[in-house]
Amino acid sequence: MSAGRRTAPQVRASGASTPESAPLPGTGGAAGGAAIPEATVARLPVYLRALTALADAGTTTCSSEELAAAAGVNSAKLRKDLSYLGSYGTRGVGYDVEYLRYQIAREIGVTQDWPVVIVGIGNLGHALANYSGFRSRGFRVVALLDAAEARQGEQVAGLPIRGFDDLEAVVAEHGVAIGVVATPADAAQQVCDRLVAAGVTSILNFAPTVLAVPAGVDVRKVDLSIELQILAFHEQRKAQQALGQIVDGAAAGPAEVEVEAVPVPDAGKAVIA
Amino acid sequence: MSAGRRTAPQVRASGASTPESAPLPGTGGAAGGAAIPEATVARLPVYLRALTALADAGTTTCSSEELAAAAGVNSAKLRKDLSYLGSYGTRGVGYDVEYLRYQIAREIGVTQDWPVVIVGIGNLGHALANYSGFRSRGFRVVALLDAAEARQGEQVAGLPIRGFDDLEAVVAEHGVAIGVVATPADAAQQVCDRLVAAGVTSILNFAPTVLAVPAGVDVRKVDLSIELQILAFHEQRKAQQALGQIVDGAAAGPAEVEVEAVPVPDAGKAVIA
DNA sequence: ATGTGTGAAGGGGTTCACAGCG
DNA sequence: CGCTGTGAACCCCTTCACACAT
Repeated sequence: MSAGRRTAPQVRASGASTPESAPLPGTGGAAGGAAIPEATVARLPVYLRALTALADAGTTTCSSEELAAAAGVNSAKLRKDLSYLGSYGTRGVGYDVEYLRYQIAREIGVTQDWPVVIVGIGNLGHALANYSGFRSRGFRVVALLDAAEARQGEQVAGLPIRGFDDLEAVVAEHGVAIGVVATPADAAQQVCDRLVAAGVTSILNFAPTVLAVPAGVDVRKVDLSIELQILAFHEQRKAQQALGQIVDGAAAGPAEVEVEAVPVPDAGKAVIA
Repeated sequence: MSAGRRTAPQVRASGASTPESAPLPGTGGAAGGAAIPEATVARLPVYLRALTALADAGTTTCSSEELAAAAGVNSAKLRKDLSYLGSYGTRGVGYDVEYLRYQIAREIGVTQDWPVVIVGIGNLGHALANYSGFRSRGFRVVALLDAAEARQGEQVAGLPIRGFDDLEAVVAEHGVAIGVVATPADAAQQVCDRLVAAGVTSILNFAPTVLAVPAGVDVRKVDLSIELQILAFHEQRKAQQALGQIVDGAAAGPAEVEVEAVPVPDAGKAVIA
C-alpha cells in the first residue's frame, strides 16, 4: 500500500504566491513523492504542532477525530491529508503520535534545521529575531541584516546586526535557502532581488508590497493590514446582517426567522460603519 | 447590471477559520449584498493597496492588466473579482483609480476606522503597537493589554500598557469588535475567551495555537513557523528534484530534459536534508 | 466492533474565450 | 477597435459514506 498513488505526475514547484510563473512544461514527477496538494501542505505544519502538543501531554496514540480536534479541522479532511503521505495509521486503532509526528516532520523537511537570514531589523525584525519558536520548529537564524549604519554591530538575540554588504557572504557561508524580509515597503523589492541573486529561493515577506520574483522562487506573504481588513469585511457584514434582521422583524412582522447559530453580536458595539 | 446575481442566497457568516461552525440552515440573503466569495474577499485588500500606490504615483486611470500586475494576480481573476462588487469600470477604457479605490474601501468597510485592542505586549505586541500602517488602513489601536504587573503604565507607541482587568471596560468604551492576540501560546485561549465574552467578534491570532471560538466569531491566524515550514517543504522538493535531475541525467543518459524555468538552485546550498 | 483509508459526489475558485459596450 | 464583464469549462479541494483491515 501507500505506493500506488501518484495520480498526476505534475510537479508545480511553486505553490505559494508566484501566480504568474511559467507553467513548467515537461518535468514529469521523476524524483520524490506523489505531489501533495498545496492545501494539504499548508495544514501539515498544523498537524505537526498538534502532534507535538499531544506528545508533550504524554499521549502516545490518537484517533483521527482527536488529532483533528486538536488541529482545528474535521476528521475527514485530516485522514485525506494524511493519506497523501502514506498509510501511517492502524485501522481500528488510530495513529502512533510519535511515529506520525516524525513522518510529518520528515515530509515537511524539518528533521534538520534550515538556516535563515532576517533582513530589516526594525520593530518587527527585532521581534522575529527574538522569537524562540524558530529553533524548536526546524529553523535557525544565522544572521541579521540592516541598512542603518548606526545599528551595525548592535547585538539582537545574541546575534550582531550586519550590513547589507554581507548578504552574499552570509548566504554562501551558511547555505541559506530561506530569507525573511522585514524591511519597509520601499526597500523590499531591492532586498528581495539581492537575496534571489545570492541564491535564496524561498522568501517570507512581511513588507506590505507585492514582490516580483523569477520562476522557481517561492514567496509567502504575511500582511497584518490585510488580515485585519479581511476581518473588518466580515465584521461589517455581521453588523449589516444584524441590522437587516431588525428591519425584517419590523417590516415583515414576527416571522420567526430561524436565526440560531448566528448570535447577533452585542448591539452595543455595532457603532462603527 | 450588478443587481441580478445572488446565485445562491447562502450567507456563510464566518469564512475565515471557523471550519467546524454550524452550517447555517435558513437565513436567506436578506440583508446586504450578493455574497462575495471568500477568495475574492482575501484579495480585495491587495487591490486596495495597489490602487493606493497607483494613486500616490499620480495615476488616475488603469486597465485591469495594469492593476492586476500591481497586485500580483492575473487580469482575468482581477476582473472576475471586481465583477462581484459591481460594474465600476468603463469598457474600452479601464478603471478610475480613485473611484475604484473608494468602492473597494467601502466594500471592505475601512472608510471609517475600526478600534482595535492588542493583548500581549511582548516583542511582537510591541512591534504591532508601533506599526504605523494601522492608522492609514482603517484601524486604530485603542488599548494595549498585558498580564505583567511590572509593565503596567509603561508607554508603548503613545499608549499606556493596561492590565487584563481593564479588558471588558476597554471593549465596551470604544466599541471594539476586533482583537489582536499576541500572547504566548498557553495564555491565548484564555485571553480569547475573555475577549469573546466581552463582545469581540473578530480575532487576529498571532499565538501558535488553534483557538476555539463560538459560531459567529471569526478567527484569522498568523503563524510565522507555519509559513516557514511551508516554504521548507517546497524548498526540500526543489532540492530533491534537482538531485533527481542529476541522477536522471547520469542514468538515462543525456536526454535533454527540458529543465528551464526551474533554475537548479546553487548546489552549494542544498546541504540540508 | 472500531476507526482508517479512499472512491465518488459536490462545491468553489480559476481560467478561458468571447459577447458587448464605450 | 479596446477593454470590461461574464458564461462555461476546468481543476482543485472538501465532504460523504463505506469497504476493509485489525
